[in-house]
Amino acid sequence: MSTQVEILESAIKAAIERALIAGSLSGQIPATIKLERPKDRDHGDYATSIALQLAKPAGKNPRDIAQIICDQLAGTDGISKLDIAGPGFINITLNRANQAELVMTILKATKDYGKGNALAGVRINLEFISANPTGPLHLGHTRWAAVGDSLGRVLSAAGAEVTREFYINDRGNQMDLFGASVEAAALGNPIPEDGYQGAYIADLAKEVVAIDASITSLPEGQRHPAFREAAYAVQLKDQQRVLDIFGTHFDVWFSERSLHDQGAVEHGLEKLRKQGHVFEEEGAIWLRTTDFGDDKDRVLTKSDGSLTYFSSDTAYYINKRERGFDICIYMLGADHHGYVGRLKAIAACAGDDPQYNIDVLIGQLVKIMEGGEEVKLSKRAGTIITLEELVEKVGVDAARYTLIRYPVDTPMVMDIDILKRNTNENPVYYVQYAHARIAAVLRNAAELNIAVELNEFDSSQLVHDRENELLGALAEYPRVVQTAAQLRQPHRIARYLEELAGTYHGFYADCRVLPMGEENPTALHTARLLLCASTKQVIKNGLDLLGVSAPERM
RNA sequence: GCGCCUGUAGCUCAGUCGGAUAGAGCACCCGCCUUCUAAGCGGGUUGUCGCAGGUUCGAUUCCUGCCAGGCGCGCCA
Repeated sequence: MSTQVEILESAIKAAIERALIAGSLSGQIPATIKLERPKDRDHGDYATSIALQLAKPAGKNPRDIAQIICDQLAGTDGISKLDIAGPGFINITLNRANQAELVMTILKATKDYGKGNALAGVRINLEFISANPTGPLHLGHTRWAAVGDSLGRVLSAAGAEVTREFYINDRGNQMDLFGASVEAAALGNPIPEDGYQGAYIADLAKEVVAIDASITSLPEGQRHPAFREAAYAVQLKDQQRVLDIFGTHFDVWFSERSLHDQGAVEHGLEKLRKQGHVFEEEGAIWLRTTDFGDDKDRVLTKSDGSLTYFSSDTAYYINKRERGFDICIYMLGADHHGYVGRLKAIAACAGDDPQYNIDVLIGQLVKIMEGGEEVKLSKRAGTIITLEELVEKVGVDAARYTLIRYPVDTPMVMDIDILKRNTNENPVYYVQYAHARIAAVLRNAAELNIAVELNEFDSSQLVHDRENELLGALAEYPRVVQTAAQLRQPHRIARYLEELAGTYHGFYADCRVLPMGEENPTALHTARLLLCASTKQVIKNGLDLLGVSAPERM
């Protein structure tokens, strides 16, 4: 189904084409027509600067070109007025009854309104969080837990086939250190110097012993790996439990070990060799990532024969591609931004297009404020804030919404005190309130036995400026979803919802929806109720993309 | 030294492919509940878009240099 904007765009293209054929215009039909919603309502429902862009190649005055286009566009179904303004902007005013048909479109599509096919058929592997299973998820993981999950929903809405994947770093000596720390805690020994110091280690130790008390009496050689594996299992389960509470779900939990067990590392190395980017030097095996813009070459196999973490990365990437994913998205913290170059180089070394097949998103760090002070995060001092604690303090909705509301490339500050408040400083409530408010109106309508039937909808009733404004905002939604998917920016959904909620509140203040007192219900009441219902649907759809609830009452 | 990100109102921040008078919330002031949720609405006040050049009909947006802040540059994982 075409959106209003798409219809307008093709109408303008057709108008330009007619002008070209008629000879009144020279040049080519532009690939896209940029249509924007003017800030100033006097500038119509949509505006385009296409005439300004065509002026130069055509060698004509932009206003003249605008006039030529308008002449061709005049009489197009649904357009009620065309104006040429300023240097050559074309301001388009739409027929109001036509616009009101959108209510039908939304209420028929329900949860599918906003979905598109911009990424149809594209298989995407979305990897995020990927924490070590050596401790609880903390603030550094929360941003991606929210944004990554939301991005997955947004990409799906744009038609992509998305697999969310959590890569478990369960290999390497940090696992041994972790096991040794838990073991020491269980046996009442001091934690090793370079071990894990957090208070959670003692809790893990208790849990491990509670599961199987005999573990402490194993001979030393068996005890060590037994503690490591038992603690790993408990900690991983805990991470999964917390993510479940947070509403973040993964399709695949991918263990780094399994990569090695299935020989994927050797396989990856073989593939890279065939591509001709592997070489040996000083007894080590290297990947010549500098061929593709990395600042230095990377070691795959150390001179002592052991594998680097980088070798797992290459094997993992190749494994993902062989599982059939077209695009591998990585979501990393700012402290890993140095990895972008080498990850892109891996793709290039494997013979892929680093511009398309791999997409590395970098999220800046989250600062946290409480009691007017920045909470410094230190593992040693034990002042890490876990995802679970954050949720306990402010709730899932407020936490998720706040984390998603900002683009990830800006550092953000979370003020716990503000998030606890049920005020407008907390925009999630502003949006949710609009939803609950509509729900109340619809409940009242049901009590009054007023028809909220689609076939009773009379689009010609909705002519008020506020109604028109609301319809315009609702029409924008599919475009917002598509842009958010293409730019990998779910925050656009949140910002849009705030605008939509504001537009609704304005409508609500000026347009009475239900009959007053003894007044009989009219076609206008029905039309407005259906407009309310469609707004409610769009808010719900948008909040779903954020993983935030849409309450019926507040 | 090299690289990535950031710099927009008093505060927290929006602002795809360059477009009309640069926006929102908070804070501050003034109005609005005798009928649908006031967690709301309306009005007022607030700017060298870090600085300097360049590209052009037009730059907060693109390019170059500089300044400031954050982060990173292992045969660690």
